[in-house]
Amino acid sequence: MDVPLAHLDRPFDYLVPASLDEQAVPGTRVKVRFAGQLVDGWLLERVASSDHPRLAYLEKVVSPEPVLSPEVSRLARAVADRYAGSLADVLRLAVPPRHARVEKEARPDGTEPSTPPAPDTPPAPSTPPAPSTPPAPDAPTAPDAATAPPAPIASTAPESGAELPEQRRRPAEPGPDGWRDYPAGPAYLRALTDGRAPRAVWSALAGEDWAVRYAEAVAATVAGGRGAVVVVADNRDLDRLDAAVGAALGPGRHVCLSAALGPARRYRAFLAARRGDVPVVIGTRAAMFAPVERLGLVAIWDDGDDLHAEPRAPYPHARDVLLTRAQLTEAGVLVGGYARTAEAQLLLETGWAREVVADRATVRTRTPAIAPVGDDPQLARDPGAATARLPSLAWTAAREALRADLPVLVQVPRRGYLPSVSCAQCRTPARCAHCAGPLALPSASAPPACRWCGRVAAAYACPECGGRRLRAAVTGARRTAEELGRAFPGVSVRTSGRDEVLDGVPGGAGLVIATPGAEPVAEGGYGAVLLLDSWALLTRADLRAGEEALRRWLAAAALARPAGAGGRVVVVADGALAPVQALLRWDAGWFAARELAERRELGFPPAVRMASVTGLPAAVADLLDEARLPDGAEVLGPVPADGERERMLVRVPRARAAALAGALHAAAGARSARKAADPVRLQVDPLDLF
DNA sequence: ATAATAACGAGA
DNA sequence: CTCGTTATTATC
Repeated sequence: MDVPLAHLDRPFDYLVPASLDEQAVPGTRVKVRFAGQLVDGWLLERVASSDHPRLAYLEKVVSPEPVLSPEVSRLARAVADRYAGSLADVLRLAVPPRHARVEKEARPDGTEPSTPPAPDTPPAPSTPPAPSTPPAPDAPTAPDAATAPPAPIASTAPESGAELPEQRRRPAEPGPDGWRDYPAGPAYLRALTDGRAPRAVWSALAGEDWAVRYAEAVAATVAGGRGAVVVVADNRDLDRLDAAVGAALGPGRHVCLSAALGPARRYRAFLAARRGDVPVVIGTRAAMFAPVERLGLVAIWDDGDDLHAEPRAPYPHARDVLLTRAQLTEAGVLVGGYARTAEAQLLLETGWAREVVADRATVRTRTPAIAPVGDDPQLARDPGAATARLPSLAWTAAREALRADLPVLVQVPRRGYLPSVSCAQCRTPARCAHCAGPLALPSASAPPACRWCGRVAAAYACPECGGRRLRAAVTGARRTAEELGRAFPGVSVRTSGRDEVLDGVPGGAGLVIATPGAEPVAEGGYGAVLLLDSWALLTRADLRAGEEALRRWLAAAALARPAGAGGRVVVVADGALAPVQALLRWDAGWFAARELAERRELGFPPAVRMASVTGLPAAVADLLDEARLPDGAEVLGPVPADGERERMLVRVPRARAAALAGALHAAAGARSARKAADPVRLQVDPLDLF
């Protein structure tokens, strides 16, 4: 039933009139009389009988096209359960709006769905009614995978680290060469082709052509007679993947699916997948629910990008939807990036997925020379440099690269990050002693207060160094571009940012100023990459500040030439900080393990499951009052949200995650049943916790 | 929204 | 105790 009310989030049974018997197949959109009015609905299943005493008849089958596949139907229910949401909400995300003209377009085999003239007998009560599947409660979702059997990547004999690059390039066995840089890679592809369900967390080498590697994994899956779904963060990544997959599979074997296509093209791509015309769907998060037959691989690139989080209720994250999907369909998994999220690390540490990484020797040959330079304004500035923003080492690296006729990339963070509060002396982020939430300064004079539980930390002392003074970081970044242009007169300067994103730049000398995520690829690689104003990234009031900083640095640094070919990276940040250390060593796994350990200690996701409840104070209190929260649930807050609204956080151990979502959804149902006026927003695993 | 059903209260 | 009226709640 396509109604937003939480207490109606269950199947309803209807009789199918004989006249609709042919068309009324599972997966079709239907219209039914409900509470006196016509509402849209989904035909989930046809069964022979119903417990309900007095059934109404199906009013209409909107279209005979069974747009909702059984697999996606089950997936949507599992996602709704995981995120304390309604099936209808998930289906709105999973099935694009119908486009009648596109639906009528000739199908490849020329068959138009026809409705044979059904004998219009008055529908007898014995006509098969259509009760739908009872919801399967607490289906284990992938990340809660304590119960999931590990599906090991086929065993690999680690290949000799002494192999020379020349030997590695030679295809000693069938399969794409690129994966041979990762000892477990070839076996992983083989498992995909063999119809198994290998699950990999992949850490890409610097300079790696990730799109081609993904295309190879997709091709390996297709070679074994199965399909694949690949999700990337934005359309720039999608274009790149599109080209690579097209080259690997040949024409007409895949479609792109993204919201940017517009309704008609989006529905056309969706139908091509649903009808089985293509085995592969790639796209942005709109593609995470794409119906693909005999799914053999779900893949996501750069799962730390916040674009993977769906902004519409129930706010599912593409990574978690895909992992749930893999779990339900026994498909293989590829979670890859230059960086690694704590969530991906958890998959490894629970044994749910296996690591695909290069050995250290290979990492060293591929990585540019990376050096930190302190960002203390008093130190490390070159008084002679044309810009005060550019430490001398960075300036030197840029100048030398330009002199060698190589392009230089400068990454500057966007402005607008909420600064959090850190120790003025040692810069350790200030945390609440009670719940470890972030401290903030409500005003210049007021004492710091926790953004989660609201407690005031009157006499704050830094646990690291005992310092009592706090500082907030504010960085203006845009000016850097102009300053750099002046610093290197005569050199072409391009910018790539929110308004205009460059895909690539030529190989010669030139300056490219880019915001994170908009860095163009340079032909042959950059001679130097400068990562500026890291302070703004690292002091963001965000649980993931360190992870996010490293993710952006690695993405930019990956575009530099290897050290052996003159590639250099200068990061303006304290070399002792963990994200900086991870960058210097090109070791995303080390950082992710550290990050996950820290979150375990502090009780942060993904080590625990969190949910937020947002709304007017009375409504939030009402919902939490109604909810039968599982044992061990910890309620934090309230903290002010926007306007009159406030936000509470509920924290439970991962083992209680399903119970928490169930309790919150049930409470929302109880409220909607009694027509509680003020809405509350439920978010499970919200990306921003502060 | 609206129809059922439960709850309630006044008058016989 | 019954009937008529009004809250409540489920909606196939």
